[in-house]
This record gives sequence, structure tokens and C-alpha cells, in this order.
Amino acid sequence: MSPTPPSPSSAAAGTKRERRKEARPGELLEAALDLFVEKGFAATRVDEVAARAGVSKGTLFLYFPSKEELFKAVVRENIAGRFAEWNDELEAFVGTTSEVLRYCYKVWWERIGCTKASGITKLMLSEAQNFPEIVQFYQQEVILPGQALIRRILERGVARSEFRAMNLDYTVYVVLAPMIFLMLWKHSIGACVPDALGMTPEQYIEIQADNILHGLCVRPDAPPSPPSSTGTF
Amino acid sequence: MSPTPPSPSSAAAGTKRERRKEARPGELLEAALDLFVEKGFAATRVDEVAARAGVSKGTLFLYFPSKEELFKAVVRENIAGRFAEWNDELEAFVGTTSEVLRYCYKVWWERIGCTKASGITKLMLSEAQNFPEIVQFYQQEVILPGQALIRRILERGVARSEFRAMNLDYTVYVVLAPMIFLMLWKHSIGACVPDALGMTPEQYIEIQADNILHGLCVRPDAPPSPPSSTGTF
Amino acid sequence: MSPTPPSPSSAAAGTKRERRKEARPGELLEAALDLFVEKGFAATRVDEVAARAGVSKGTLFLYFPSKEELFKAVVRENIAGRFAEWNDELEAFVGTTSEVLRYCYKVWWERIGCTKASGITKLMLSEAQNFPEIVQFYQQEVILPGQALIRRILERGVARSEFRAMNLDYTVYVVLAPMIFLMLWKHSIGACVPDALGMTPEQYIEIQADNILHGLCVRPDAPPSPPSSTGTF
Amino acid sequence: MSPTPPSPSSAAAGTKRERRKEARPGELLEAALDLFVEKGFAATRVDEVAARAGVSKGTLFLYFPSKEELFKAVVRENIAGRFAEWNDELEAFVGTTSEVLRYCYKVWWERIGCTKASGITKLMLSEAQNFPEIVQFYQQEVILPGQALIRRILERGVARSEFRAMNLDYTVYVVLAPMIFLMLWKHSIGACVPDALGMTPEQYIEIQADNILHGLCVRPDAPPSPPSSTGTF
DNA sequence: GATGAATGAGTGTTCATTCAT
DNA sequence: TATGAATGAACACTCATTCAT
Repeated sequence: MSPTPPSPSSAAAGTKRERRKEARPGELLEAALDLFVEKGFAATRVDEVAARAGVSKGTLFLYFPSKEELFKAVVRENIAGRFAEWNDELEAFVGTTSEVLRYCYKVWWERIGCTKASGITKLMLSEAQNFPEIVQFYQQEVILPGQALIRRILERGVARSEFRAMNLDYTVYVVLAPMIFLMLWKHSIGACVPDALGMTPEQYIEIQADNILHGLCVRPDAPPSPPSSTGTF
Repeated sequence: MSPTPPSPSSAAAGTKRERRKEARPGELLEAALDLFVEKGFAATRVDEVAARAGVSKGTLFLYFPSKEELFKAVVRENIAGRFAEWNDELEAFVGTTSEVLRYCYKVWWERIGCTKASGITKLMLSEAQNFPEIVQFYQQEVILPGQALIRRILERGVARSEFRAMNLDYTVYVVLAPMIFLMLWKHSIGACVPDALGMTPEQYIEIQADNILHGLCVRPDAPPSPPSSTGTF
Repeated sequence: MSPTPPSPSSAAAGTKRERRKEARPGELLEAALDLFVEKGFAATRVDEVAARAGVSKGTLFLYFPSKEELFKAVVRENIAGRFAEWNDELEAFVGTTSEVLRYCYKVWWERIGCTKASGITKLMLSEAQNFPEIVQFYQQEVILPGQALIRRILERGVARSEFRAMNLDYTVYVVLAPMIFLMLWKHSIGACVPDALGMTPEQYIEIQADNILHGLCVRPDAPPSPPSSTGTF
Repeated sequence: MSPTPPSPSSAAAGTKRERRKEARPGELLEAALDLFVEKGFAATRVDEVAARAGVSKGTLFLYFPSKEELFKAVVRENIAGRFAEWNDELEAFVGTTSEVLRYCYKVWWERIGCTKASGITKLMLSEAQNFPEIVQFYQQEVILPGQALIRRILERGVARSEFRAMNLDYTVYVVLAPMIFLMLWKHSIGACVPDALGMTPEQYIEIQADNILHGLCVRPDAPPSPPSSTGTF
């Protein structure tokens, strides 16, 4: 896939043509991402994907052997591992574990939740039945690392006696569920009935964080979050 | 198929044919529910629906003018109007508001979550973009009544000084999110990677309820739930 | 076809039920005539025919074994012989042969041209390719008698030295063509672009008769028709 | 299929594929013309059209978005724009107006009447009810120009005192009716009962012209047409 | 490598016809 | 006799995929 042919004559960064050639799969994946997220797998026509990427239908099949493979590539491309980077970031975080968790939500929203990447999750969940292999992939690449990341935060809280004792396996999902809920809502009901949620996503996350921390913290002396801090998180 | 023998002596209820006619829409709806939930809207063939209902393709179109209308009918059929009954039940409930909320979760799981009806919600969210009208319907018939129901419980808790003061608009979703999360998980990842959640749905709900109540209750002196009560619920 | 069962018990004109029974085929034929003329053979649904006749679809097939047979019956029923009666009428006519021919046009217009029966001819011609047998029938029942009728008029004119000598075989069609033209126009272009003809059918017939007689009469001293006689004919 | 061998050396005219692409619509239109005329709109299957044009069904839909549009294209393709040329021809004609009219009939028969194009008119009239829009088109593109053309001939005759005074609006149809009659006859009864007309089309036209001119000419001294001139016209 | 014309299996939908009641 | 629910063959149309250029 995406066969990078040896740049024939120039040793330099490559001519415009070559750059295009290398860029093709990426452009197709981006176009496909947009359309799959917007319309779903079945309702997206490969012609549209090709057209949006500025190539012909035939070219698409040069890079991806089928629509299904294109779909899988789109998902793979867009859900994979920011976790390493993320881990380091949180590892290095100085502050209370409550703050870590809030920061974690904030970062998630900024980098995933409010971007097109959130559409991928929606897409994945929607099409899961028809693409079981990709769900396996998602499980390995996203869910398990994600769980581990959250779990480490919770463990930190417990170790530092900030959080009460808890069943970690379970509580991880208490933390994850709001994110998944929000991505789904945004790309389904939220897209049709804009104000159905009754608040902004940021507010939603904040309130969820408040409540979770209220439930987890040993001494919820720390005010859940600065009272008027809508934008802050 | 399923040849209801002619009721030998009673003049009641009509002939075989008539009885069939009345039963047909229901049988088709049930077959369609199964298949739509199992494979999604696009991947479900109307022939399959008809075959599963034991009729020919033509018969299906006798009762539903198109595949889309069939889909809408499936959604309508399976989600409306359990709220009235439910409301009364919770209104009449005697006990702490924590108990009410736990009971609410329990009842939801038994009547919706663990039944095929949970597939409808998954379906709705998955296909929302392609059926905006149905989302409107869902918003009116399911989301708003559901919010109202939860809100009344929260108000009860606050009124009785069991729960802390809170922004009701927001907190409603703290309560709802786990249910939606669970329905989705079950019909997507859960269907492909059975143990991905790491616990049973019942456990998941319990832990969510625990945490939410931990966050809401003024004095979480009441032990969240009997420690070993996995199966109890 | 149209099996008249022995009226079982009453010797009288028949009960309402029986009259209905006998009337059925007629009602169906009438409904079918209307719809076939209005929409063409292919675009007419047998359900519609049955509905307009006030019976169920099944009943239609009790009287006519197929849609095609229904069509043939409609045509047969509506094009057959008024020629005998007509012949006598013209035979008995006293006056110049020009007057006979004008009277002939007038009578044709009143009894065929301006009634639904004209639609039958249009229908016949339109569907001819798909119903060759019926064209044979039409040829026998309508065209040949019609030709004969016109020919007799022309012969009368020649015999009385009112008309010039002519090839009768050919001239018959000089007389017939305007009628056929008018029926077709009325049920095709005329139905879509009401004023496309630029005159009333009556005027059209008059002018055609004028011209034909102008061409046929030995001495067209007879003023073609009373100058302002639009309605008169 | 019909493998046009690759033009071995010439750089002209494009590749095999390209040439096909340009030819396709025409080939399809021709196939459709044949079949529509032969069987009518409803009875013609798009597969047949495609097969006759030597392509697959899908290819047909590459060029025409629907069967209806194909039909409209067939009509449009085959009836427009011979009038300009025709007009000029008749305008330049030197001779008596009787001769002009006869020439007009002759040319009409050679270019329209005896070609497949005559089937279009039959088709149009037959399917008019189902395609009202196309009737409008026909009215604008064919009927009105045709009327104008005939009218100019009649005016010429009157101006040169060859024809008697007449109501032009009406008389135009005296001239047109035989053509329309003939096209219809040929494609309906004529196709089923070959000799029903009793003469050749050429004879039919001649006799009609004779009679019309007999009716129009001031002094029908000019022998209608050379007595034995069947083939001459 | 890139194209886009061509394909044809597959889909939703229709409707004349049947037949149990 | 009359019904109308059920049928299923037939049809228009779609679209992922192929391949000659």
C-alpha cells in the first residue's frame, strides 16, 4: 500500500509531481474521512471521495483495493496512537490528580472531541457490525491504551490519597463514558437537533468532571471547579 | 408458516387470513428490528426482512411504502410511550431518592437496556444523519420525556435534601450518559469483542450509579450499594 | 365472457343484485374505457379500473381473464357497428350529395368525434403494434364498413353528376383522413396544448368539408357552407 | 464488439475509446428510436435498447439519466431543425404554387414520411398524455414552424392569384392533415394490416394533393398531375 | 501512474394475477 | 359470486470495480 517509488532522478526534496504522488493516499484518506463521517459508509460514493481528492475514480482503486479497505485505512489512520505522547504529557503533569483528570478531559476535547477525529469514533461504532476486524484493531489501538491511561491517573489519585479506594477496572469507564457519549451525540442527534443537549460540549464535560471528581475525591474540599469557569474547564 | 390452525369452534377473532393481516405489520416490524439492529439500515435487504417475517417481498410493500418508511416505523414502534407507565411507577416509589435512582437504572436495564429495544437507540444514533426527520421524532418522544423523568428524580432528591444543589439541566446528562454509553457499547464493540468492557452490564450500571450518587448525595453515608451485590441490583 | 347466469328464481326483470351482476362487465368496461383513454394501456392500473367500477380487483379478473383481454373487450365494445343504422340514415337522406357529406361529418362528430368513442380510435392506433389481432378486428368492423359508407356517398355524387369522376378507392381517404386526424389531435396534442389547433373542432371539420367539396363538386356553385355558420356546420 | 481496429498510424481523430464515447449517444438514440417506434415507450426495455446499441444497461444510464429522458432525447434528436433548410428550399422554388405544394409533399415524404422519423410523430402522439412537457416542445419546434411553412406557401398562392381567398389559419390544417394521417396509419394499422389503405403512400399523397389543389386553385386548369404519374409525384 | 468509459450483479419497487376465504 | 391479501416475476436504476488507453 502507498508504494513509494524511488524518486528517479532528483535527490532533492522531490518535484511537485512526486510530492503529489506521495500525497495521493493522504488526500484520499482525508476526503474519505470527511465524507464517511458526514454521510456514513454506505451513503458515501467512491466517486465523491475521488472527486473531493481531485483524482479520478480509477486512481482511488490504485491505492485502495476496495471501498472497505479504504474505510479501514481511514479508521486506522485516524484513531491510532497519540497515547504515547499523551502519556508523557500527563506523566509530567504537576498538580493534584483532580487537575490531571480535568486536564485530560480538556486535552481530549481539544485534540479529539472537537475535531473530525471524533467522527471516526462515531463511524466506528456505527459500522462496527459490518467491520469486526476493525473493531479488534480499535480495541487494541485505542481502547486498551485509553483504559491504561485513565487507569494510571486513577492509580495516581489513589496512591496520593486524593481518591478513595475503588475498583479500577470499573471506574475507568466512569471516566471514559462521557467522552464517548459526547462524540456520539455530537455526530448524531446533535447534528440534527442542534440544541438538544441544552448546553455546550465544554459545559457538558465540565459538569461530568465535576460529578466524577465529587464521587472520587476523598475530601471534596476542592471546589469542583472555579464557579464561573465555563471556558476554563 | 406458523400455520395457526383454524379456531375450530369459536366465532370470535376472524378467519386465518384476517388474523394474518392484523399480525403482518407486527411480524414485519419485528423482523426488521432484528435485521436493522444486526446489520444496519443499508446492509439490510428488504427481501431478508420479508423472508424472516415469512412473507414475500411484495407483501412487505403492502404494509410499508418503502424501506425508509419501514425503518421509521420500526423506530416509532419500539421507543415511544413507556414513559407514562414508568413515571407513575417512580412517582409512587417509597424510599430514598438514591433508591429511586438505582431502581430507575434497574428498570431501564431490564425493560430497555437488555432487550432488543436498546438496539433501536444504537440504530437511531448510527443512522441519524440519513434520517433527520426521525431524529426530531426521537427528540420529542424519547429524549425530552426521558430528561423530564430524570429531572424529576433529581428534584425530588434536592427537595428532600438528599442531593446537593446542582444545575439540573446539566446533571440530567450525567445520569443519562451511562445508559446511552452502554447501549452503544453493547451493539458495537461489545458485539465484536465480547469482553472488551471488562465487566457485565449490570456491574457497569452499578458502578456508574455508585459514582453518580457519590457525587450527588449530601451525606454519602448510605453505603453506595451492598458491597457484594453484583447480581442483586 | 359476460356469462349471463339463469336468473334463479324470479321471472321478473331481476332483483337489484342480479341487475348488478349483469351490469358488472359493463361497468368495468366503462371504467376501463375512461382510464385507458385518459392514460393509455400501460399506465392504467387494473386496481384503478376495478375501483372506479366499484368492485375489487379480484372481481375484475372474474370477468376478464387478463388486462389485455379487458383492453380488447373495451375496444371491441366501443368501436363496433353503428354503420348499419348510419347507412340507413344516409340512404334515406334527401338533398344534394354535398349535403349528405356535410351531414355525415356532422353526425360523425356528434356521435363519435366529440364523445369518448373518439378516444378509442386514438387508443387503438397508439397500441396497434402490441395488439395486432385487434387491429384486424378494427379493420373488419370499422374501416371497411366506413370506407363502404363513404364510397356509397361518393358514388351517389358521381351518379348524380354532382361530383367529378374520381378514383373512389383513393378519394375515400380524402374524406376519412380529417376525421382520424381530428380524433388523434384531440387526444394527444390537443389534450396538452389546448389551443394548438387554432380553431374549434367544428370549424376544422367545416373547413375540411368545404375544401373537399370544393375539390369534388363539378360546379362548386353551391356556396361551400353558409358563410357565418360556425355552429351550424 | 464491433472492434474498430486501432487506427494504426494516424494521430488524428483520437483513440478507439474516445471515438466510441462520442458515438455512444447517437448509437443509443438510434437503437431507442427503433425500439420505441416498434413497441412503444412502455413496452420497450432499457436493456433491449442498450443491447441493440451494443452496450450494457449501465452504459445507457451513463448518457441518459432515465428512460424518460432517453425518450425525450429521441424525440428532440429526430424532429428539430429541418425547417430552416426546408424553408430556404421552398423559398427559392421557381414555378407555380401548385408545384411548390406538390414539391413540399414530395420532399416531406422522402425526408420524413418514409423514414424512421415518421415513427417519432406517431410515438409523440401516442405517448402525448404521459409526456406533456414534450408536447410543448413539439408544438414549439415542429408544429409552429410547420404551420408557418405551409402558410407561406398558401400566401404565395393567394398573392399570385393562383389560389382562391381562404382562411389561412384553417387551411393550413387541410394541408397538414394528410401527412399526419399517413404517418399514423403507417405505424399503426399499416403495420398490422399491410394493405388496409388500398394504395401506396405515394399514391395517397398524390390524391390528397390533387384534391386539395382542386379545392384551392382559382382555375384548376392545370391538370392536377400527369395522369399516369404514380411514381413521378 | 492516471484516466474514465464500461460493466453487470444487485437493489428497491411495482403490479398483474392468484386463491383461500 | 366477491373479496383483497399475497405473490413473484419483471423492471428501472445504482455503483463498486475493471481495464484499455
